[in-house]
Amino acid sequence: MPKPKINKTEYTFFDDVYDVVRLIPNGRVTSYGAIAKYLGSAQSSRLVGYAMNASGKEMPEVPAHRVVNRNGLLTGKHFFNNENEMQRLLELEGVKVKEDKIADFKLHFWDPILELDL
DNA sequence: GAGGTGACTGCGA
DNA sequence: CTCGCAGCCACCT
Repeated sequence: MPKPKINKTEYTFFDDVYDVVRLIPNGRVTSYGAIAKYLGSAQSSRLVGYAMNASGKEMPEVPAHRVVNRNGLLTGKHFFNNENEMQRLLELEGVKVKEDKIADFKLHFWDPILELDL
């Protein structure tokens, strides 16, 4: 019997991360640091990655494959059901992946700070 | 309640 | 150029 788990803070950093990730347009990618900075915690980029760890059980599904590290490296591909799943999803959206890295990362980069213009 | 963890980042050697 | 180290903070055990 799953517990409600509502006793935790009504608002969490994770939820904010998921929200931003879900705003990433199709065929675009961003970095953990960009999201962290957008949330006002540029130094907490780790939390973003940590949040993605739990994104798999989040609903609706969070396009975690659109989030990579600052180098455009698919650091989280190992966390998907299949390693190739992350790359496949990206290529499916028109993002070319080379050696587990996003080709023309800058070109596909989506900065929430610029796009959402906080 | 305390301790450990991590899908990161930036800077120094 | 590559490699290593420290900071950072919410979540989990």
